[in-house]
Amino acid sequence: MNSLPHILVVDDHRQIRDSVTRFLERNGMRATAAKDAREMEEKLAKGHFDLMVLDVMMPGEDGLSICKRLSAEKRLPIIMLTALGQDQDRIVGLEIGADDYLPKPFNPRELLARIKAVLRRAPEERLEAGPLSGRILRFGGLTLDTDAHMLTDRDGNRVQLTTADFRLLTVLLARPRTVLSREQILDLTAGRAAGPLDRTIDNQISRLRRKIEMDPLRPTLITTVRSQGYSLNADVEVVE
Amino acid sequence: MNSLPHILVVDDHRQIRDSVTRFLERNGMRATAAKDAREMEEKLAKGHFDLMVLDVMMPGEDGLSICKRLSAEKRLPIIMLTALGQDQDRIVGLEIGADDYLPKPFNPRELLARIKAVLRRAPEERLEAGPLSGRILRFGGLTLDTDAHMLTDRDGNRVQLTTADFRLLTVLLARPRTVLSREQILDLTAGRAAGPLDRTIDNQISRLRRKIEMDPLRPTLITTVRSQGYSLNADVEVVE
DNA sequence: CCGGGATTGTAGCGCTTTGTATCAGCTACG
DNA sequence: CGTAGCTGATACAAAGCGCTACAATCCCGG
Repeated sequence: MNSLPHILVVDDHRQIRDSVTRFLERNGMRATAAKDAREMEEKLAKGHFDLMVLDVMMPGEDGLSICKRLSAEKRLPIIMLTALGQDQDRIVGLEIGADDYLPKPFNPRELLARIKAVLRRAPEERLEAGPLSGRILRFGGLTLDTDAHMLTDRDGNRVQLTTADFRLLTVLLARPRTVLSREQILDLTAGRAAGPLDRTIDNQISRLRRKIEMDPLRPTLITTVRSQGYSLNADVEVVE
Repeated sequence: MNSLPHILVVDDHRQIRDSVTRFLERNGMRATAAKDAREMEEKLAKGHFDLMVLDVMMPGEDGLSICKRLSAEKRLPIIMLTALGQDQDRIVGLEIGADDYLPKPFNPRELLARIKAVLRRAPEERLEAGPLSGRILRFGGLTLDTDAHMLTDRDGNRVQLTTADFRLLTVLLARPRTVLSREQILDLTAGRAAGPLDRTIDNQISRLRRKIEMDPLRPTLITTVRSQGYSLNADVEVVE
């Protein structure tokens, strides 16, 4: 994080929005407000945010729904606000993908402390789908043109990737040297959950290996971690 | 044998310790208990943990102090428990380096949800992403390519290691000339606790020796320390 | 709207890897 | 020497995974 952390505050109550953003700004953060889902999307599309504070009860698309949707695709930490102080609701908020939860009425200083806590454990910014697009990446001797979905191998041969190949590779490249479970990969590439006997990812990996491994029978780039998942074993360099 | 997240529960009340660990274990986690700071240090030194649940009010060194100390050096997510429900104390807990906070009395399900939320944010940094990854190591005349999981012996012969071989070897290489108990090794390689008649590690060692010892019948690299465990007898040099 | 090729999901076989049981040998210690 | 506790090795069964074949689906030009 080069500059101040940028927080997006989404709440339909003008007074809360304003007081929260002002409080955050007085305490070393940058804050932007949005009054509903539509405005939130607008701001999200325009700028970069490090964390979102989201009210559960809102007209239009409500907080829980937004949270579920966002935590599936984006990688933006979310803290939920709600008037419901019951355990049940708090649990739902967390299980749905929020990173933390704060019942109203809350002490602004506690919100600040929780924001800091979440930011502290937010992984350092990695290459994501966004920053990755339109770039040329080099890894393990191969070069990937993310615009053309085209791969160039060590000998300069060009390999055409299918969309599935490409998405899988992108997901792996965004998290080098990290073991990703099949469930995780399926979620990130296809956006769906795995069935009990789902071998889809095994298959995709197998197909991708045939295209990028020097010896597909003894893979080194994409290694299998038994009963855990797969991981990309290479350093990724952004060329352009 | 999925490697479950391992939680360390530190609380001086026996009843809370027991009920929490039991609850976590019934819900897909592995839990270990410690009754004070000393016992905590002991467990931390021996095994791998993904998260710690820490009581604030304890005799001896109290939770806040422990938390402050640990969050400075280690990178272990911490959730604090406390009987104080006041805002002030909650803030102190978070600002001091805890990743979350839960006032007693708490709903176990909420603790579980919060643990999951914190774990989701915490990138799993096990061996894969450890300091040894992406390196070439030399020890006792052998060379290990940690990317390819490939070993080259004195004569240049290449030996393919299975993932279990590799993880075991990595654990040993990270702590050369140190006696590791079977329990410790099992925790570090597979992330699980040993059963009473567990000979898994004996077996793994036996298999690994066949691949790396010059004379597997008279092992010199990996030596047995009777009724203690095993140790790697070589200097490890990072080549690249 | 249709047809054909490319791509992607599903099923299943068979190999490899790994955990458990068991036995036999070894060591320490009387 | 004899015994008890460890350890090493072998055998076996279960689980995980790679790969092939095939079915379903997508894509795109006509």
